[in-house]
Amino acid sequence: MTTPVRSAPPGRPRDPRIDRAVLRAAEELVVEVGYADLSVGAIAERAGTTKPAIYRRWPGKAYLVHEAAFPDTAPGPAPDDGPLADDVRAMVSACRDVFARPVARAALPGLLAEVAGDPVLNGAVLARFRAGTWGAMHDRLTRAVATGEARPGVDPDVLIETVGGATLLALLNRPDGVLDDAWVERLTTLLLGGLLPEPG
Amino acid sequence: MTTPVRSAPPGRPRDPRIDRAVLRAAEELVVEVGYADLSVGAIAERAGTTKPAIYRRWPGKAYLVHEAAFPDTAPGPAPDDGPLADDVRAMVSACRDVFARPVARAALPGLLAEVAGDPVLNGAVLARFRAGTWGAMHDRLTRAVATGEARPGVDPDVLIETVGGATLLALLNRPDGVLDDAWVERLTTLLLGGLLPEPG
Amino acid sequence: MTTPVRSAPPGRPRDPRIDRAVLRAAEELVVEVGYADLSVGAIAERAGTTKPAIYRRWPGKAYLVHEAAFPDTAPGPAPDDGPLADDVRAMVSACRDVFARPVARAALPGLLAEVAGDPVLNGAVLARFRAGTWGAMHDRLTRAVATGEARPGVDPDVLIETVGGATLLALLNRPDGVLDDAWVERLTTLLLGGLLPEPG
Amino acid sequence: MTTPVRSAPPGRPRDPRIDRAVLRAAEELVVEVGYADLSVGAIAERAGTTKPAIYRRWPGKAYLVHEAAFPDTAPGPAPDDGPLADDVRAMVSACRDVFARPVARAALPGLLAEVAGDPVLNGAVLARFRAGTWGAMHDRLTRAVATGEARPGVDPDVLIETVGGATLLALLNRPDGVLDDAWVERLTTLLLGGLLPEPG
DNA sequence: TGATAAGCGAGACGGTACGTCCGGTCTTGAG
DNA sequence: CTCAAGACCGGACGTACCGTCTCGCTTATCA
Repeated sequence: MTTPVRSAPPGRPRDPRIDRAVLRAAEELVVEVGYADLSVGAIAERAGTTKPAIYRRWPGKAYLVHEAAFPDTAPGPAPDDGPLADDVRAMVSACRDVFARPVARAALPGLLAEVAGDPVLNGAVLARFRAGTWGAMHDRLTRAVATGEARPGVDPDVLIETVGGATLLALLNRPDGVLDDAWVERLTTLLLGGLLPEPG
Repeated sequence: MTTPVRSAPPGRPRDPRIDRAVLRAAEELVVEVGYADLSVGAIAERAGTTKPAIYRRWPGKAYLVHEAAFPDTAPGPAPDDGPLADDVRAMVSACRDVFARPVARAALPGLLAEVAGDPVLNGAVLARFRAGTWGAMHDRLTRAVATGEARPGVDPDVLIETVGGATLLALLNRPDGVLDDAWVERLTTLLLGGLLPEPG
Repeated sequence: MTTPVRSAPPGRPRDPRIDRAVLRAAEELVVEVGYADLSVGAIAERAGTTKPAIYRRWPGKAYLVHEAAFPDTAPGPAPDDGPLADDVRAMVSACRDVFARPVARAALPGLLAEVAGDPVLNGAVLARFRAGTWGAMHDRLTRAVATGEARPGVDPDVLIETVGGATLLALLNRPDGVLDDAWVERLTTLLLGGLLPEPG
Repeated sequence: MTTPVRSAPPGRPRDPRIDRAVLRAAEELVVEVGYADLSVGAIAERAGTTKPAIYRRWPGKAYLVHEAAFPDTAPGPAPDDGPLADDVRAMVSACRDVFARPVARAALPGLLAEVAGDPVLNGAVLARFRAGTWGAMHDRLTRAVATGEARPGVDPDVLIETVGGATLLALLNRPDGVLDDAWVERLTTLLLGGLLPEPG
């Protein structure tokens, strides 16, 4: 009996070296020239291949860049234990680290623009983020609310959006793109304790 | 003593009807086709004028669209009195209202992408926002911190970035672009009281 | 020995329908609006294509129009036999016919202006004319001089320039552009008197 | 009683130095850059004045250039006596001299192109030429036909067109623009052979 | 082993949109 | 009514780039 394993598709298989070379070239180039001035032709040239070879693999610049800028990575240490405050601080810091990488700083704004108009791309990007730190954090927050470690009524999604959005805008506001630990501390404090002074 | 009279500049004055027609056309078209598929030529045609007339007035599509999508408006009622909680809720609501307008939803993602790579445009956009509700809110928060109405150590800029960023990402995450009052309430509560339950 | 086979050039081949549509559109439009008011964009629109498709085929308006106005044609019946007088008359008449066509009347003045400043175009236009009636006539005259049928010392090039130039100016001088057979007869008579050897 | 003499027009009179400076600038520039690349703005700048001052004086580039390239000149010695052969040779030579001047070589082709589409300009140019050598030659030829010095039936206009056209095309054919005396002799001989009545 | 099918480099194509040049006009303020 | 200064409007330009296509070849699976 033959195995139900999907057999190889007919025809010549793709050269995996091209995949790697293109992703690497895209990563380099988006940092050098920015998302808007990044052209598929230039990526092909840098990667030592041709435009059709790229378009066979990705539907367009956005799909390629989002994979190059946010490659599938190990989800990092699950922030599963310790006090909630430490976990939130770690989440803010991780988000800052991810968004502040040069390739992310270069790619994100343009990527967001394309995501807004392309539901398919939107789903791909969200899936990529959910598979990383955000997914783990969502679970952590949900549990925290259930156990009373966090104030009841807090929506994990709102918190995640808030952390991500604040980081994004903070980076856009600072031309040098530096978000130091003091900034992390300020945002964490605000999120944990709120704006109002504690009563009593 | 120099005369405060501003004499008319030399040369033929601009036709103000063109300014208005172009802004109006840009506003309509960005909603109809989206920022990426918006072309200066199409705006010119819709406005009944030509591309050079537009390039004389704005350096490029982004400068034009940011003015069309966020026109100079009356700064709104100064949120000067009342409890801080109400003022923050009003600020969140106002930010939601501004960003959720169809023209803003259509323009913002593309605009952010261009802002990230153009410091001049960045300054222009920030100035436009600071002249509106954000400026007033900044003052309000600064005073609140000084009087002890808000927790000491809170940075007004961080709060503003947080509100703006959270709104932005929330809109991007929801294809229908609907942010109801319950969402406003959830975000306001988080910002006012924080994530952690009150001690004691 | 090199293979005489001409392999297909690399890349996507041109769509020959575009060549035909553009030439046809140029021919029509130059008659309708004149050479000066003829724009490449208008030709492209009439032909149902775009400007780059035209610029890929011709370096500019002049090259396109000269091909549209004077397409490669069968070289006509060789004026090889018969009395020289008849052949000269036929040549004058043919020149009149070629230049008096509406498309030629519309295109020639502007074309001459550009030819004067562009040696490459100059060569292209001359080659086109030499491949037609003028080339055959040149040979005919050269032989006539050699056999004594024409006065010795006559320069075939001078005669051809003279016929062409006289026709050109005659057309420019007559707003209706009508050069009747009487005009052909007058010019032929003038030229023949000098061309034929004097009877003993 | 006031004199019926037309009094000076109201308002500030035109500055005649501007007329001269503009004509001179146009003459220089058309030689330097050619008719097609000649812009009214550049003429104004070179002349030390402005475009409106030029447009007040001439309806357009063509009118200005034709005056700059072919200024009103003394009609030259009337070719009234001497053998017809000498007069024709002088006419050919004079035509060559006029057309071969650098400014004429630069201006003529472009001028012809505009003349072809503008009856008013056409009349202006023709009048300018008729006032010069061509007018005198026309009279000379008419008399010659009447007295039998020239072959009966010769049309003076055809001869003039022939000389002008042959010269024009000869210049266009020669990139260096040199028409030497041998060329004059060849053309004259060709024309005279047909023009003179056959002896005996 | 040969047929089938897809990938590959090379490179040109069709077409959208760009940003600019310049011709001709208009306004202001002075003469 | 002219002048200088200068900006304005709009037609047309020639180009850059995107995404696709054609070609001749290579590399694999399947019959």
